[in-house]
Amino acid sequence: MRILELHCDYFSYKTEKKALKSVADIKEEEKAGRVENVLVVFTSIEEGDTAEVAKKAALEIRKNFLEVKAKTILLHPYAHLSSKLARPAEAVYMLGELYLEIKNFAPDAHKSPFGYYKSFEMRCKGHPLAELSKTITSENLERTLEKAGKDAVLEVSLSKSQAEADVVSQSLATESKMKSHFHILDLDGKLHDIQNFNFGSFGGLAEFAEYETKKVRSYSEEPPHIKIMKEQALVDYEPASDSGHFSWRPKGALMKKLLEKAITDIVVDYGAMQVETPIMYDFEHPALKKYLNRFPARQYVVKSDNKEFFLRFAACFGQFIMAHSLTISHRHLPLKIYELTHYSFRREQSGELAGLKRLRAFSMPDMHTLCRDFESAKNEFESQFHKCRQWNEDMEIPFETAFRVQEDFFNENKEWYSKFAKSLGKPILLELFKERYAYFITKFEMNFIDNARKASGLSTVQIDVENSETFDIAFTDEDGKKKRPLILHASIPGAIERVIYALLELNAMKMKEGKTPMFPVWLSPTQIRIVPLSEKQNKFCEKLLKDLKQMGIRADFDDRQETMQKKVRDAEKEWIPYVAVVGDKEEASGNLSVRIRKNGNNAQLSVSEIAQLIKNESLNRPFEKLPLQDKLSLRPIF
RNA sequence: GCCUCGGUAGCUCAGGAGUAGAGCGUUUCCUUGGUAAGGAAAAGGUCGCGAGUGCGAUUCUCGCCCGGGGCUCCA
Repeated sequence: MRILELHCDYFSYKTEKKALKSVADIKEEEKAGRVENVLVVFTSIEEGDTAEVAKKAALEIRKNFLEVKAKTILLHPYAHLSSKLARPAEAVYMLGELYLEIKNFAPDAHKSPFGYYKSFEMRCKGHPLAELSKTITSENLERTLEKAGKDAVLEVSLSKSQAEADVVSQSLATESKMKSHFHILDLDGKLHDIQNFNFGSFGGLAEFAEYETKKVRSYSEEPPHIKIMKEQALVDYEPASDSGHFSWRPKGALMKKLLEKAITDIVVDYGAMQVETPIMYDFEHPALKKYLNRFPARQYVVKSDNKEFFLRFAACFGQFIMAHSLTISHRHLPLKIYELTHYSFRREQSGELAGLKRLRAFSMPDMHTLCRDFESAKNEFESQFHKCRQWNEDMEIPFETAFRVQEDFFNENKEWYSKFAKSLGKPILLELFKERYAYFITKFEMNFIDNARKASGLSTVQIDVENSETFDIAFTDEDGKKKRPLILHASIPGAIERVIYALLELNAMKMKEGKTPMFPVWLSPTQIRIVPLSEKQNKFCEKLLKDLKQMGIRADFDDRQETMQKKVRDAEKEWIPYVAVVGDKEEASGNLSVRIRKNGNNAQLSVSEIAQLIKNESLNRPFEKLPLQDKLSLRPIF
């Protein structure tokens, strides 16, 4: 990468015409610009430049930026600094990376369009540091870093710059926050300032509102679900992979599969077409390029021959491209397309990862609904809101709801919004933003609040007003004309891993309150464990095991050389909902002595009675076999 | 990504410039039991990885990797 930095009194530019056919069109307001007291960074991306190079370049730029005390930065793509330029797609990506890095310390930095001929006018300052040029490659990267480490003077100046940069970025962050306003929407549809609202019995909402607006953590502890996920041998970190990628043990994999099946059943019953689309996409695809600009998540990049692909962060692309190729009549609408993404990939900043709460690879049930008009979109949005609510209530996951809306849209639909709080029977957090900063005009999330009082979004539905245009998705209306549908993005449960995180955090809360932790019976890996009193009952127990399995129950048999007390204890530690102790009496009568976790009672039940009990508790829920040895003596320890 | 704290047996953790510690778990043997731990013995370690300073480093210094917390961000 080659950069030329000029500290200018002013710099103004105007795009003339495309230099490259493949570049996306840009908006009118992006075509020209003028900035004052600016560090202009002319940049050429060269073959072989990596994200590391961009980071290093950003460090250099930061140093100069703070030294010359410029007010802002303009990143100006400029091909003429190098004779071995990177391919355009690569350059766009690298410039994006560099821009993101620069934004970290200069939040209001600008960039001029890539791939256009631009005329420009400027006045460069005359001080000694006003003109600097640098070549940054992965070869000299290590050397420069090494030098930086040994050069104490440079270190001091860097840490000082860091402090200054932090002050700058903090104040700017506060400023950008001011662009949206938080309110409480009460049951009567009235808006309140958060400060003046009497939360009364709605303590969860108060916590959530504080989390969203103040960003101050009341206390900080390791999220308890991390300990539980290991203890219960559900899932664990995998240091051999990238951060945020987990290794699922049989029990965790089973729970995940059951949740996925459950939500897929719901969505398919709801009328969605289930599809499967690729996990990686071409950076150069014109529609995707546009979309990427509107969803600035960090991506994984995969190389194949000379092409670069990014790993999907949702199922949007595959479904939108599919929708583009469909012939759709207004009679087909609303049209739902659904995929469970295995996986969605987001290269989150390493510091943002936390147990199962936030991952770099996660599974998301992603549904898109094409709607004819706003009226239909609103109806669908409402109906999907209730699906989400139903799901969380069935899972017994408490949630706080946030709506985010563009101000004009809210003002036109006040009545409609007030219905949501009313139907929930509790007020909701409402964020109003002046300008649409993403593809959606409105959305809601249902947020779970964990033991550290931190919120994370589960269910979400958004109304997308942009992508049917971007992806050229159209339907034929009654009048025979092609029209653009509105698109709802919905994830009813949110990420599956996050659902498990919520379930584990909820159980941690139960334990804090001295209650017995447990999973719903339909999700419990072992639903019933058979514990013999002695080896004499082994044969009878094996028959029980076989019978229960045949009835569609996940049963296992503790045939280890341990005392019955020890086996009961181990079953309790595994949160197994039913434990049947079998001795001579049971063998003679055929009735089992069943320890019931839910209420701590013991009951005498026949095999078919206990099977029925388990079936009733799993009603309308999917079933999967136990993916483990059914005899504990044969089971390895995780 | 930045700041900060941590990484010692399969797990949870103690220790600390001079032969590496406990409990649980594992293996073997004894024990055949009525609803949350029966007994004994044995095995088990490159003290996260790599450099540096020491006669000597698991211990001190630096770098890297992995994890927790904070900032930022989200499904």
